[in-house]
Amino acid sequence: MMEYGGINMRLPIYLRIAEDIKEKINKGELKPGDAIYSENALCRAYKASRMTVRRGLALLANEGYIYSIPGKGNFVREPDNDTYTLYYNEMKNFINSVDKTKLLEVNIILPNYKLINSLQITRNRKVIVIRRLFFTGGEPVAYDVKYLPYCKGMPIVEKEIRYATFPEMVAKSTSLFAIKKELIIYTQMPDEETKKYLNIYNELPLMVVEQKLYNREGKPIGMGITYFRGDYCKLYAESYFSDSKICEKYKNEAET
Amino acid sequence: MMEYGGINMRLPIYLRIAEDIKEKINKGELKPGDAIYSENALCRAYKASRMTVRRGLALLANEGYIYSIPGKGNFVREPDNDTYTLYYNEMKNFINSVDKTKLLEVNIILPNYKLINSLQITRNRKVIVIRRLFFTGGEPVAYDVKYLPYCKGMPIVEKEIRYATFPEMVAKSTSLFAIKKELIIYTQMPDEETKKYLNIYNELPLMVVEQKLYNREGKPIGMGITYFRGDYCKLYAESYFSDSKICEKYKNEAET
DNA sequence: GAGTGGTCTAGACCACGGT
DNA sequence: CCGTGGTCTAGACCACTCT
Repeated sequence: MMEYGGINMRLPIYLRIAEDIKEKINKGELKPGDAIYSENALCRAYKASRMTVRRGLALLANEGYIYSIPGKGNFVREPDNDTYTLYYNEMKNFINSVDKTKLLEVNIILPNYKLINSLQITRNRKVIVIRRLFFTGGEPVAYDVKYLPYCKGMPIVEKEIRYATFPEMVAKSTSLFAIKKELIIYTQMPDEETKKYLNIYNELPLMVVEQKLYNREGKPIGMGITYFRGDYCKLYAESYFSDSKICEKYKNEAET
Repeated sequence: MMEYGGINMRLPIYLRIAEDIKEKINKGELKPGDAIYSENALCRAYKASRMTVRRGLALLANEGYIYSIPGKGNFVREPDNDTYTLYYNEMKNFINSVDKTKLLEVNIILPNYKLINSLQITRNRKVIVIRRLFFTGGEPVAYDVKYLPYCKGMPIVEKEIRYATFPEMVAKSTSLFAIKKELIIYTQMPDEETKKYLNIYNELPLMVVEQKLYNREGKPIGMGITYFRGDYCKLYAESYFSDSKICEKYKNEAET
């Protein structure tokens, strides 16, 4: 029984082109650096217009499979092995969700030297400090500190702060789309204060996540550190397959 | 001095359309859930053909700014706040690069119960074990164990293994494009054996990274655990801006 | 039925690369 | 020079939604 007329029949031409080439790359028939058939050649091969062919190639380019050099052709790209998609939310990780928080402090302070540097502000610019404890099932699981350069309309109302993640805190003053975020993740032993907050009596390490937020112009608009009890924090990341989601719709149709 | 005729003049129409809408979203003029002008309306507004307008919208869709519902329109998407791009390479992290490795063991074994489960193999399928130490400036910084279901052509030659990262190890049997990778990141205290390997005499936690590799069909083709000395491992992640790289070319031209 | 997005065509002109 | 990719047009037909 031939596959012909099965899945690929009702697949739009541009997807068919993209899938065919992708398969050749995945199978190793096309290797990094190799040239793809020219767009005109693909037009003839698939009896398609050039716009349709280019749409298929654009898909592959977006997914990182190929790149193009004007005047020369399309080529298979070297795969990026070191890039993953990490899912991080200070309230919710791979093994744990925060169900209660406790506000330790909300304050407006003048920044110390480290903060001035880190937030790139002047020494008389006021800063909001928010210190919280996160709980799961009654147990403290993380100690969290955030610093935000004070602007009018900033959240200093307790209700607004309690369950807000960092991006949510700044959402009132900037569109979330316009925010650039950075994470630095490391581990260390807790100091005495943190041990007390997190009920740590034995040798238990911390997972530390530093988060920095920048606006569209690259100016820092907030920084925070979350100290997780090591036994309550697992992070999950995966290599991204931006691809093939589009095709599922058609595959499902074909299966029925 | 007006900006008119500056940057945007030589910008391709589809990019101009995309940038204009993106700016409206970033400024908050368009909020998540809001409808964009219809494609035909944009055609009239920009005196452009529909294919050109759709190309601009496709850009925004790829960058996660908008989505479309056939028969209804294009809408601003809710931004994804919990997704980051993580850069991970067992030999090279934010603060440290491995400059020497030591092979502790290369062996072919029969899997124990945990491996059978984790690699989804039968009990008589042989498995390659590779145990290594990573060094920086003469100091041991990580203890690394990998398991690969044995296939013909697998790397059991010492030279091939010494400096290979996990993806590189399986690259001979599968195209790197076709590999799906998963990471689980957590922290724990070292056991006695690991302490010895990593020269740990005081209270120093480990950063542990479990890595699993899958082929295109979802079958596991390898798993590994890397135990980093906590003081030699920082991971870095950032929110992705898939956007605006395309525009830089034009911006640079405009500046000169 | 009018409007929307999804797919596709058959041309066009341009800048660029290699001969 | 010819072939390549990059941009763009002015149409077309379809499936869908809403009224």
